[in-house]
Amino acid sequence: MTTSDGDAGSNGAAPTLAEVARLANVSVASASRALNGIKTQPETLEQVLAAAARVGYVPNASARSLRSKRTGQVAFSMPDVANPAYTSMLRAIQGVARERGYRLVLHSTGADAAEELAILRDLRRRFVDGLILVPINVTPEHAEELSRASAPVVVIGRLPAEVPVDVVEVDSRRGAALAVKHLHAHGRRRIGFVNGPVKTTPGHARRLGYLDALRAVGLQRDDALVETAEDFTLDAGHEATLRLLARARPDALLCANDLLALGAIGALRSTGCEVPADVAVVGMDNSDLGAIAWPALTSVDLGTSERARRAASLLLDRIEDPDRAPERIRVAPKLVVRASSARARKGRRP
Amino acid sequence: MTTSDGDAGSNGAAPTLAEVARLANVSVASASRALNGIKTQPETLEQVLAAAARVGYVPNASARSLRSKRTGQVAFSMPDVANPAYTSMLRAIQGVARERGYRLVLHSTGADAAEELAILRDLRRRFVDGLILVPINVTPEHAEELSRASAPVVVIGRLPAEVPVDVVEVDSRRGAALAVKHLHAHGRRRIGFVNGPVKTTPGHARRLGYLDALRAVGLQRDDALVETAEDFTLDAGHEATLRLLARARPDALLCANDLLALGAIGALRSTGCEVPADVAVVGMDNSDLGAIAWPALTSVDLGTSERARRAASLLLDRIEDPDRAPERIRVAPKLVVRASSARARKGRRP
DNA sequence: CGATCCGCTGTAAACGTTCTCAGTAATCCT
DNA sequence: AGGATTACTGAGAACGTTTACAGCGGATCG
Repeated sequence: MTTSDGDAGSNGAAPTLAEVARLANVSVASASRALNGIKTQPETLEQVLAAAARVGYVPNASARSLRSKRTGQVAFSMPDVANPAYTSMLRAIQGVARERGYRLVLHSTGADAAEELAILRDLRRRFVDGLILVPINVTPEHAEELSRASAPVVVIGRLPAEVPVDVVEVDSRRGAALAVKHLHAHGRRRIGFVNGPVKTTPGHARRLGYLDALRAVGLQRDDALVETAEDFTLDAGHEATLRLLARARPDALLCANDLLALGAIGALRSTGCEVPADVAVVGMDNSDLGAIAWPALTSVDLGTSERARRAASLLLDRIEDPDRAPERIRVAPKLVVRASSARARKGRRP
Repeated sequence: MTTSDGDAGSNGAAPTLAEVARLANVSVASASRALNGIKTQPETLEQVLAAAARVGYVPNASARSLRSKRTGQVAFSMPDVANPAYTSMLRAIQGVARERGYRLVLHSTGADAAEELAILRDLRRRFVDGLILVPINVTPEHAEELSRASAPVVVIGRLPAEVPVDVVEVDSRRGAALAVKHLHAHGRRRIGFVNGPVKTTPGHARRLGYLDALRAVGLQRDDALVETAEDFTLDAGHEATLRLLARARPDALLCANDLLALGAIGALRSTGCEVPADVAVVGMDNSDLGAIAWPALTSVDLGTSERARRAASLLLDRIEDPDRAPERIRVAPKLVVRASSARARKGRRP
């Protein structure tokens, strides 16, 4: 009895509102109203509900969105599913979306700017009520397309001030600086930097933060200590670190990313360096990986989940009230110290 | 000129097919045909295309699916976004879907059976053309609901033979056995087992595999060496391992999951055990984490990405041809040996 | 007691496509 | 040359909802 389809079985097709109405001896309009919780006489309400239950009526999503112009779906577009930072975002967004009754459509752009633009344009198909976008870098074309997007968009990342779009951002420049200062305070003096591509927004910002901090603590900038990886992945971090080690002897490494940092730790180990005894390592993102790694990874917490959660709320709020002024939320970075950046081996300062 | 909206601007509303038709001096029917690549006289084709480009026409997804009964969306439902095994699946599925022109809707059930059922029922709303489901365990209700699902479903996991649904499965029972035999061959004799909940399909199967192998290699079963974690997460693995260590002294641990394994390594370390010198550890899933961990984690490769990829292909094939007989694809497990299961310390066999 | 309002209901018009069907002109075959 | 076939087109009916509008009893008010 529990999962019975009632007597709909006679007809293979999915039951429609018209059938429910006929069975309940009311008009489709009344049936619709009853099912949507619009004031109805108790008696008819009951009949409609009974009829609907009897045939196992389920409203058709396409028809509903065509008419009501709302799909109940939001999209999340990110560069790479494999990056745990984005997975955390995904998780947070999925949570908020589900809680507020929206479905989540996922796009992975593979860090391709053209793909991002395509997704923005695709909003015009209206299969989604809004979009959360994590762009890898923002071209003028992005800005242009964002300003005229045909559905609400929230960007997680940096955006020129004149683009009238909700933004949730974090000062990762300052975050990178925090890390360098921490390393300096713990006695490290040859602090290297394994960055991701400088053309990306995070790569650019973190490089600036690294330089800021060197200046602030009075260390000489040495480009031999800086290397950029192909992308923000584990393997790229490994490769980049090997290149760096081939020409320089850092006593600490800031990595633009936890994945890069883990790659770096692997590379250090393979060349016989101990972490943190010989070389301290700090990552960024404070992803779950940090706790898994050995030694546990010191990392800059960029409030990944929080940003995602707030972006999602912002988007849903805007969908429900499109006339609000664009907001710009800023989250503060903070350093999470773990074992990988402990003080250097005593008395060993070659 | 490149990103011009043409002269649609006068009217705020999105341009509709009717407008394109009017501009091209043809009927909506012809316009539709022209845009959908159905044979049209070159002259009208050109006019329609020009008109469409001029107003920046984009077809409305809801209207299209309402009429054509196809949404171009598929759903992927998994227990937990945070588990890297599922993330790999997500990645693979996203790839296939995108390649074949489908969008991906994501559901995370939080390992809640009721939620899974709700998703199956929700198929009747028809906002999606098909579903890939990774159930945490299959109740009779699942089977019932699966048999009568109103859109194609592919299950990744185990399913009773009589349910007429495509399945992609892996023999994780044999996989677990492989691991135990490997440990035995390397001289381990007190092989413990950190399992996930036994009520889940994987938990059940892996337990059987563990017992199979003990019997096969002639080891005495000792329930003090077996502990089950609350769920398949890192923390649960940590806790469970601590419980196990409090009452037994294994020289090896099979973990039902890479996350559990990493949790176990942490727990071992915190109690002063070295891996693999004192205790060997083997995980299952062969997720990316294995390479990150230290020592690198020996793990049973359950073909995660491959299963997902094949499930996705299967689903799309079925959507495009619903009358094919249900398929049952089986992927073979294989052991990937890394450092965490190297031979025990010489001469130390207390 | 007639006018006004209130609460509910049914009719019918959207929403923007796709696709069947019939119609028309041009081409083919015998 | 006449009928059959072909190649394209337009009118209009779906698809399954939501919702503006009008109708219609019954209650309320002066």
